[in-house]
Amino acid sequence: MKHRIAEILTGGVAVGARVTVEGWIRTRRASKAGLSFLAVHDGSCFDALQVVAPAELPGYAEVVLHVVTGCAVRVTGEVVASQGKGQPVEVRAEAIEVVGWVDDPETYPMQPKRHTMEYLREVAHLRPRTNVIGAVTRVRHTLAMAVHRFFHERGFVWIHTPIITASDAEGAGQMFRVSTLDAANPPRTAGGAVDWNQDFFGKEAHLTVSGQLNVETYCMAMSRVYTFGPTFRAENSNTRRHLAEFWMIEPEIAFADLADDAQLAEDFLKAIFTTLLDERRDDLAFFAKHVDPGCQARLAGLVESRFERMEYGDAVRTLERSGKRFEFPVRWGMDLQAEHERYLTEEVVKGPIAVVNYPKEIKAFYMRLNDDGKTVAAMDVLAPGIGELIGGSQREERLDVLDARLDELGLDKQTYGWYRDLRRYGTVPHAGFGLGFERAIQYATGIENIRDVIPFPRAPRQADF
RNA sequence: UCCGGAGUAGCUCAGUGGUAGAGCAGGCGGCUGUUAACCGCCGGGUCGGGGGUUCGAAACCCUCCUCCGGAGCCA
Repeated sequence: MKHRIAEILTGGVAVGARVTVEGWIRTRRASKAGLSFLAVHDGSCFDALQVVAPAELPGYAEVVLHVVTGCAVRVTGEVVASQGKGQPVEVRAEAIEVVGWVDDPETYPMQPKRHTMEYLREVAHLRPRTNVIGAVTRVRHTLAMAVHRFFHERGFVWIHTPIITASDAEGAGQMFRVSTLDAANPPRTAGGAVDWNQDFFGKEAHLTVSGQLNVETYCMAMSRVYTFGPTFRAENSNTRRHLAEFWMIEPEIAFADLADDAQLAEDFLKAIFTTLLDERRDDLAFFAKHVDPGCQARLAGLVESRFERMEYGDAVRTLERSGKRFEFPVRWGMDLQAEHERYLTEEVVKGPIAVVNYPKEIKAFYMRLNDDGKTVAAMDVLAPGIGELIGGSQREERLDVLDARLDELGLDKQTYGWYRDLRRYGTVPHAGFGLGFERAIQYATGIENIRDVIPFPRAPRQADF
C-alpha cells in the first residue's frame, strides 16, 4: 500500500506493515560488503525516510549502488524500528525501483550539502528538492490555508478582485502595462499619440497594484470581505524585501473604525502564526537551527503578547528624544525611514508595533481625515527585521471630504466615479489593511531575501523559469 | 536609480605580477548499521565578457554584464 513519508515517520503506520513509498533520493550511504542507506524525501514533511537496502536485494549491485542524489525511486518494504540513531523507524527494502535516473550525476545541480540561497535561485526548478526550500514551501502553504480559515471562520467572504485594471490612478506605484498593440508600431491618433482606443480594452490597462478599491465595493454589500491574490509593482526596487509580483491579503470590514482595523490585524497575525506553530513544528525547528535561531521564540512571543499601539506623533517624539543619531532627521510631517522603524521595533518595543494616525500629506487620498484636520486614520504594523508588514487605514466614507481630498491632490473625480458612488449610496464607516504575504513568511522563517519565499521570484531583470 | 561588495573546477572558496590550488560533489577501489559516513586513487578550468599596461596578468587600469548588501519606493 502506498504511503506518504509523513504518515510513516509520525507513527501513522504500524511497525511490521508493508509499505510502498515514492520519492527522490537525498543521500545514499553505502557499505560495499553490507548494505546501503537511502534517504528518501517526498515533500510531505521535513524529514527524509531512511531506507535500508540489504545486499541480497535483487539488482543490488546494478541498481542500488548506482543510485545518486536526485534519483526518483519507488521502494517497497517493511516498516521496522530503526537500529540507528536519528529516526524512530525506517523501511527495510524488499524491492527498489528507479523510476527516473539522474542523467549526469556530475552536473546535477543539487548536492547533499549546503548551498547558498543565491545559487539555489539560479536553479529555481530544482531547488524545491532542498531542505530549506521544501520547508519554506510547506510553511507558505500552511500560512495560506490559515489565512483562508481565519477569515472563513469569522464570516468573511473571499473576493476575487481583478488582475487587470483600467483605472491607472490607484497611486500605489508604477504599473505594468497590459496591451495587445504592436509595441514596435502602435496605431497613432491624428495628433501622433498612441491610440489606446484601438487597444484590447479600448483604453489603457495595467496589472493591479492593489485589490482594495475593488474589494471596497463588495464590502459595502457583504460586510466582511478579503482578497488574497497576486499583485504587481513595476518599481525598479532592488532589495531583499521587494518583488515585482507578490501576493497580498487585503481584508475590508464595514461598520468599523481604525481601532477595529488594528484589532483585526492583531487577531489575524496571531491566528495564522498560531496555526503555523501547531502544524509545522518540523520545518520551524529547521529554520531555528540553520536559518534564524530566534524564529520560534519570535512567533511564540507574538501570539502571546498584545501589540503595542503608538500614535505617529508619539513615535516622532520618541525618536527625537532617543538621542540616537539618524541618517535622516526626524520631524513631524515626515514619513518614518527604515532606520526609524528599526529603532522603534527592535530597540524601543522589541516586537511588532502598530503606528497610527499619520499626517495626511504622506498618505493616500482614500484614508479618513481625522478631526484635527491634519492627520488621517492610517495604520502601519511594523515588525523587527522586516519593516512594514501591514499597511492599512479607515477609509474616507464622507463624500464631501473625499472630494475635497481628490481636489487637493489634483485627482480626476470622474476616474473615481464608481468609488465615489459607494459614498453616495448607503455609505458606512469601513476600514481595511494590506498584508504582504511573502513578508509574513519572511517574518515567520527568518529567510532574509524575499525571493526565497516565493516559488518563482519576479524582480527587475529576473523573470526566468 | 544611487552607494558599497563580489564574480577562479559541478558547488563553497584560497590564491596581491612569474607555468592554476583545497574541501565537497563525481568515477574507481576499501570498509557489516550509516546519519551531509569514513580512508585511498583518478578525471575535471575561456580565472564573468571586451580592451589596455607589462618581457610576463586570475592579480594592475578602463569599460560592460551579472549577482549580493544598504538606501529610496513600498507590501
